[in-house]
Amino acid sequence: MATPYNHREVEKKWRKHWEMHPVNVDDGKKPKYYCLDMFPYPSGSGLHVGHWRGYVISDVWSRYKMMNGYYIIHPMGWDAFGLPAENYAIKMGVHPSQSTAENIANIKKQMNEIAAIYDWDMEVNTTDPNFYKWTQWIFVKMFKAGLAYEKEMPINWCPSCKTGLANEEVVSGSCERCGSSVSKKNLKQWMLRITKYADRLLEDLDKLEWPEKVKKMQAEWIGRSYGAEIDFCVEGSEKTIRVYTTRPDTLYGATFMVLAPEHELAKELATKEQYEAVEDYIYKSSMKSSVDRMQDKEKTGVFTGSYAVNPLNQELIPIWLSDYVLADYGTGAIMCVPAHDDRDFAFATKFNIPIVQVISKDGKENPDLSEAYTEPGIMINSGDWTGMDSEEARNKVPEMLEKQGIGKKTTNYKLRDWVFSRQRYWGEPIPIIHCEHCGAVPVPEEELPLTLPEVEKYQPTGTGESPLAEIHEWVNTNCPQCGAPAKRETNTMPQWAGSSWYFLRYVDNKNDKELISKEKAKKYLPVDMYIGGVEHAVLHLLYSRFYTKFLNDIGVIDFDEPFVKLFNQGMIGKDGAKMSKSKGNVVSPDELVRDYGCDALRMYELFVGPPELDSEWDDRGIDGVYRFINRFYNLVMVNKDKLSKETKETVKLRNRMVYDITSRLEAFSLNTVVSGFMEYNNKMVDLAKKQGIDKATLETAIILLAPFAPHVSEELWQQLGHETSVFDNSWPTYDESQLKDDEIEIALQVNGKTKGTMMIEADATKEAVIALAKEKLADKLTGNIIKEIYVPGRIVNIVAR
RNA sequence: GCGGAUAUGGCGGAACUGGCAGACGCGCUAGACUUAGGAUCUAGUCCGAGAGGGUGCAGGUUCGAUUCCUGUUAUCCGCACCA
Repeated sequence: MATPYNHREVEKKWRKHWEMHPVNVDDGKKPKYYCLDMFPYPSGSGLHVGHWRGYVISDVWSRYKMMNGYYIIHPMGWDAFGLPAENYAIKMGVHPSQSTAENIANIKKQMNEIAAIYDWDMEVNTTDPNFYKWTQWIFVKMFKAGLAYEKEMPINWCPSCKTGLANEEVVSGSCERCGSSVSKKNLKQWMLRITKYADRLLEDLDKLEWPEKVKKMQAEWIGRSYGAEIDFCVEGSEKTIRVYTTRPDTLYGATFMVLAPEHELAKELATKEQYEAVEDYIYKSSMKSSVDRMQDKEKTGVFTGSYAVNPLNQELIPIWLSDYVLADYGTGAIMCVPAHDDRDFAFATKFNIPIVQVISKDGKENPDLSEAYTEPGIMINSGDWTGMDSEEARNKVPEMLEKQGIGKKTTNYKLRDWVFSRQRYWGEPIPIIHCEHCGAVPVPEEELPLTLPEVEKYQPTGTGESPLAEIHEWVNTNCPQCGAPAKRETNTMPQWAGSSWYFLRYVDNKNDKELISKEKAKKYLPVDMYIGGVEHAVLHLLYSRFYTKFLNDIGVIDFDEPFVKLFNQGMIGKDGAKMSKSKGNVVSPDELVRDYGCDALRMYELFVGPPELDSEWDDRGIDGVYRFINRFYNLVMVNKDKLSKETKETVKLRNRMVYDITSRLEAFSLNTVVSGFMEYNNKMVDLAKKQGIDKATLETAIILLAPFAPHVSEELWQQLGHETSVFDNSWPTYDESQLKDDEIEIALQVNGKTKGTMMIEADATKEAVIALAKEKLADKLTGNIIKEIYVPGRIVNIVAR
């Protein structure tokens, strides 16, 4: 018996060695492969085994690619500005710069325990002025390009975080961060015109090798729809109301109209009799929280007393107000066709408004319409269009309206411009100076970075102003354009500002002349594989695509999609819940590394389940991979001095092992790669006992294992007498002809029920196999044989009756 | 409400284009070695004594279904009046 594997000593030894002799080096000749992790925000609670999982997946993939001849860009950094970091600092009663630095130091230490091939020379930190100089520079460029603008409008306001939020940060009416119910607040805000990129952001999704789920979420978030705007005259008035509809074909069936309560004409349209009711309704809906407004499915509304004229048949239709119409989508007003829209149907039913059918499946009116008919069909009750296909009408109507000057074809999006300012301290200052004469003037590019001033009191004010507003010596400055006294913008950028482009900076993180040099951008980017959780499906991932497209437009980079491939790893939970400090179910990797070793934890992180699915953590399971590592270590150590020659069996086993491990790895089925190692280890142990094992087989196993368990692999490689690193090997290949056996076992079935097995020659003919099968099955066959089926290498099935 | 994912032993999970369901591991049982064992090794482990039955449930296609089709239930995720 050999001495048992001592993971502590061995891992320490190789950690030290790799520091002096890195395994991933750029020789200028190898092609690059950029494998990126979503960088963490430096949380105070450190990493748990769930974080580890993603980092292990990316490191295994990186090392595998490295052994396939690539130079790997595998950097790590810190998303250190923003609410979580600031809230943590407030809780701890320290300055965010201090807690951030401490947390980074702590997490970095934990990260080193993963033994990933991170290149710390590339490290970035979004709170470093040399980094956020470029975050601000991008903002200035966007301002100059007309993509950043100021606007006063009701925005999403989180009363607990005391700041405005982007639409993307509001989840079902609540703050994405803290879960508080979001209200509306009128604030002057900096906005980014992401809507200008809506079409490209939508259409370029096709280019990406991303999970369909994420692409779909982005497409739905952008929410493009085609339709028409149509003008309706108001009876007895000069006013017209413009509505947006995706179903202009149903115009003949419009029997009423609804405006959002916030519509600018809402009050004006109220007649004397209805005025009080209208005012009351408007007030009540303004008091409703966005959550209530979303959850109230029961339709409410009020009649204004006014009528609009249907432009096609000149019929008068009542104008109502209802909060099921959104003020900020389309024109804030809709024409309602109860016969062909579920919501209109519900409203009309409740308020006794006539329902006129204009489309039906068979061209006949449905005598008892119990729900809206929303499918295409044949036009009825529609004047000249009667009998026409509704899809055809849908296209033709807008053209006709356009000719008459009462409407036009339009496209609408659910995507809104990005509310970009935050009333908080811990963020990049927005580099704008407000001048009485010149308006908003950007800080000159050569004066960037505009550093965040040190302050004593950085807590949010809640007034809608940033804490920076209190620092008068910082706020008061001169206009860069005319020199007159002027004031700095005091809002800061959202957390997403730095993370929208950080991946560009890693490869040129010390460049003080450019965000990234042209050469390096060309050489190292874009990102080939991006690995992280699915929680950023529309936030970070949409913003990054937007930034990338903008930087492409202004010539900084020559590609317009940042991440070629995306992989979302599943979450690790414990006791049926997401790991969190408050639930007390956090499993720390630190003790596991100490007790079982880094290699064992790496492999167990993969072994818990398919990488793309959520998994439940069970501490006990790690014993399995720990035992495997010890057994494999023993196998090599026991046999290394008594190696035997290759045999038919070992050659077969070796080739199969390479084939199996490689194909599972390529399929990203990392959990089955680990079980594959265990299977082949068991087979090697058996074989070694029976007939001995050869050097090449052991070496191949060690090389295959290296990306997963780098320390023990490196150690065993050395134990077999090598002086170079195991990672200097290229990935093993296999010989196709060695994958097949001469003799194979097949299953025997009668009427589809398995009755046993038999051995046959691999190249036996169907006739021979069936003859043999009948012989074997003789006592089980009754009745007439109807059919004989032979699936080569699999089964024989005799159908008898 | 709409859309998507998932459902397999006591547990985590395998099963390629339909072809021996339960690989691999945890746990458990028995044994060996031990002063001892929560170390290690060996054997066993879907249910059932057996015929046989088994992949959430009910059907269907097929010689044959975890895999394909129809319906249905549960859990999770996303969207949520976008006209």
